[in-house]
Amino acid sequence: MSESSNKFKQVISHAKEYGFIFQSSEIYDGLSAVYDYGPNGVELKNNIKRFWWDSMVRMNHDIVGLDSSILMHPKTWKASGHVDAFNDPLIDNKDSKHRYRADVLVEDYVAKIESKINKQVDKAKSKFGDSFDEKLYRETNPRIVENQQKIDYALSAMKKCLDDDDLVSFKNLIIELDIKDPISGSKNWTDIKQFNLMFSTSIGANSESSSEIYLRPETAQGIFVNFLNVQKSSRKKIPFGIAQIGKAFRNEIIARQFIFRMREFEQMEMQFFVKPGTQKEWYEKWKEKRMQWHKLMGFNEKDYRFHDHDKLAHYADAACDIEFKFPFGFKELEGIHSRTDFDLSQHEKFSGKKLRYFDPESKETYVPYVVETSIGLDRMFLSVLTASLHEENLENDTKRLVLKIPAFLAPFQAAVLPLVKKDGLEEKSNELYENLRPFLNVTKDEKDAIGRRYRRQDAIGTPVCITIDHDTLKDNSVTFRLRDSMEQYRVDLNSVRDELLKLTNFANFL
RNA sequence: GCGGGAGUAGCUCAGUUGGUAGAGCGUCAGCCUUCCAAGCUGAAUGUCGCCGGUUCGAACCCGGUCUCCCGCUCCA
Repeated sequence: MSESSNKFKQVISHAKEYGFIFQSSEIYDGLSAVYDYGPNGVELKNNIKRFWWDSMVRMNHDIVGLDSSILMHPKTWKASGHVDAFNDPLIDNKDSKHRYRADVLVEDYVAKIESKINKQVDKAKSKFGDSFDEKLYRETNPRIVENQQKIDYALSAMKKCLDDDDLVSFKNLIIELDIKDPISGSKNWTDIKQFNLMFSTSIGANSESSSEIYLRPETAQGIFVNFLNVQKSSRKKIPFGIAQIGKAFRNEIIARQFIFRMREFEQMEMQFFVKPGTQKEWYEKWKEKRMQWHKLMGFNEKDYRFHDHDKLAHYADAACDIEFKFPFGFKELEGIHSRTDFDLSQHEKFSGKKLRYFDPESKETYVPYVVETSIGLDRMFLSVLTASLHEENLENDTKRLVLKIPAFLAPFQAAVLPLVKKDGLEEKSNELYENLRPFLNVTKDEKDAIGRRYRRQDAIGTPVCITIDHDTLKDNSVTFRLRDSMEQYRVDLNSVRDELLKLTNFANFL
């Protein structure tokens, strides 16, 4: 068992034991790749959301918020390309146990024949020199004609299968074309299955009149279809952004690695609308800004890196990921994409409505370009948990499990603890607790020895413990005990709140 | 989806050739009153993942199934 895999297991069991994450429907054996957030988990998750929202919306005058619905008009997903792109015909080879996209197998078959033709053409070209008529050669050479016919047949037959949704004929085509598994060379194929990555449901109680709709596979489209509503009502001028936090759903074929890839997940994303031609500049700007944001949390900077995409999605002219070093390797945490005007143009096409902006400076009307930053909230949560969890060996030969979560993200900002449960210390402690509650998320604990209580708070990441002792009754001062350093110092009771805000308010970290 | 591993208390795990379940930690109640978890007393907690089969008898053997981890695969 590797060290990182142990670390991952430790994170998972810590998350359960201390009420951060539970498997969904656990008493029914759970539901695959769906998880629930427990009492401490929901606090941390809400704090992450607030941290993101405040840094994006509150602290940027040119970004406004939106909360669009999960259910959207079915045409949305035709326009966005999801209906086509999220439907893959998949086939397994029974001998090699490998799975392929059936359409890719046919495309590879076609590419192979094409390269054969091209080789032959190149050969002839070098043989005949300048007098060579490539077009004529291609049209008359019997071997090339035959191969070209094969290609045309394969592509048109596949298109018909896909258009008709006829997976049986599709499989027969693969057998007819004599396509072999590139690894094993085997022709022992399973039936083709259609995998739809989008969850569907229906609107209307009457099943006859109901129409099929999808749970959104991404939140972005809710922003695009509302572009003009938001722009006009908020009177924003380009460049400006729209931010949104919300759930999205993907029926992943395999969804694993704890909360890294879930079927129901939450995204925090911002679409920044810019003048065409300026997208590159904004893309670079957001790339840097977003990386800076991650570094605000104070974790190891080496655990973050950019991964620029070589292969771009059809809508993008630039794209990169911010990757985090999870226990199972560097993986995508956030994506920054320059989406061009693809989405808005598509929605113009499908809706028949203009989605344009009149630029008062240049007096031009245009479809804005979009730079997107999109972060997986659950992944972010996992990265915080992973980076925070430490097992320390103390001098007195004991171990300490501590979650070094940034103070502004911790489930509780402070715990109020009476040193002992008598002599009025508990009452004094409760008094402070009640005074702090309206301003900060604080907890209290009076059970067991003080050291044990410190460790309990360490395990859930509480950055400050405030201890009320006998001196408190005499001189009105308390002990601040810090989670990370275990350092202690006295603070006057009257300045406890200010002192706590200084230590835990996220504004102090910007 | 394939292959490998696993599933026993909240957590980590033990459980002999099949004879109706244990430990440590944690939790709870009380004592003690002590600034970094292991002081004392007591208590609760399990259809041994689930279903079926074999057997007089199954945590243990067999079959199925669910879930999790790893690898492959996939990944807007």
